[in-house]
Amino acid sequence: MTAAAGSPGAPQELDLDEQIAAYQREFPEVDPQVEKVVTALGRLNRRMNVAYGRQLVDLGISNSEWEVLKALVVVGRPYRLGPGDLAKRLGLTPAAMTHRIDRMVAEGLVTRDRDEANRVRVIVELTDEGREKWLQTMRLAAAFEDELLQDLTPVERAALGEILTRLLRRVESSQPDAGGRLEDLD
Amino acid sequence: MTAAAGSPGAPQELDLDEQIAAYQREFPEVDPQVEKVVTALGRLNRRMNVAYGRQLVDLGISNSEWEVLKALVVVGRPYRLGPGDLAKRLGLTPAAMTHRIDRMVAEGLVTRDRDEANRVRVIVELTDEGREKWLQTMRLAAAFEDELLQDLTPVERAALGEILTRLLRRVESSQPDAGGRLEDLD
DNA sequence: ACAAGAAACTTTATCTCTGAAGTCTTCAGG
DNA sequence: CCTGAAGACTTCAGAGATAAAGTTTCTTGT
Repeated sequence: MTAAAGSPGAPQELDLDEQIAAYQREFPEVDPQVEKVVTALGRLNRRMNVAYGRQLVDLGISNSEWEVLKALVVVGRPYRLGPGDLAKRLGLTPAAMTHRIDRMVAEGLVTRDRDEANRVRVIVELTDEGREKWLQTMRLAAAFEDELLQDLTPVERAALGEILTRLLRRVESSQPDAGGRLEDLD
Repeated sequence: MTAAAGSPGAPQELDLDEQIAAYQREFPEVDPQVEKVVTALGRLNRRMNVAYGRQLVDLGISNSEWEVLKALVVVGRPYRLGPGDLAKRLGLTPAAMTHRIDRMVAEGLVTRDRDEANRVRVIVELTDEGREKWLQTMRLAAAFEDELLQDLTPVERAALGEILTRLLRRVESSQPDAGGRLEDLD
């Protein structure tokens, strides 16, 4: 196993500090402190989604379906929203919502009915089974999150929450949802 | 425009605190402080990706392509990596990398050649044009990031960086890349 | 009333990613 | 030297997303 030219043995993923160092080397104007925060945020998020994804597999639903469940639960009883509204909240096109709902109806997580008061509209409603699934995901997610933050002191947690909230307010105000959908990931 | 049954006028997206309140209502066991941190993290990330995405459109490349450029630049000169290695770093299947590289070669951002020392391997190398693109994206990204963090005092920035790093270390150690690819988004 | 116009979903075509199968190269024995 | 096994990439079929066009159902001006 000589590994002649290409790359040696274990190139996997760079350590955070190494990556910051690389950025400084390739783009000296960068502020390392800023870059560190931003990079850590991105990586953290990715890892968290991996963790959620694994738990969801165990429960037999996909990340996409989880998003829909969350949106419906958050609006509260009677857990109803239209496809267009859901699409907007999840940052998808209405077309994608149509298909997602198709699948979720087939699995019994939600129902889809025409709104008889205004037949242009459609109402997607969480079923008891869907709500139960959400509760299960919530229990797992909360356990993971508690573990993730266990190293932080209460003071640190509060500070972190406050700072993140402030950052969020800044982006949300400079990006007033204007365009409509929130593109990209989640 | 009376809006009879369904939903009133502007359901768009819930405010952060409202969403936390909704979680507490629907799942009382949840720790609001934890949930606030986690939710803010997720939203922040989404917004940042939206912002990056817009800048990338202006520069005429996609988010996917940007990821590849970043990976190549981070390894340093001569900016070379194999498709499999790239796939691992970006959390994609090798198949997806093949297609991505196809596109990027066609656009002149990278080259793809067989490694003559070990003809099983393929070498993807950044072109000057690709490097230039990366520099442009970096300038825009850095400007956005500086603006995002402008409200924070130097002390806060340092604290934020330190805390996030700590969290990241925790997840990365409990998720040792083991399975191989890092599923999901980015 | 009636026709033009707007709204809210759905359908269709195309693109990108995943998972599995396939191809080509290198290495280790016999 | 030849054969089997392993490794690295590519190809192929299927799932899910986007964009644009299409349907159906209100709404509004005359």
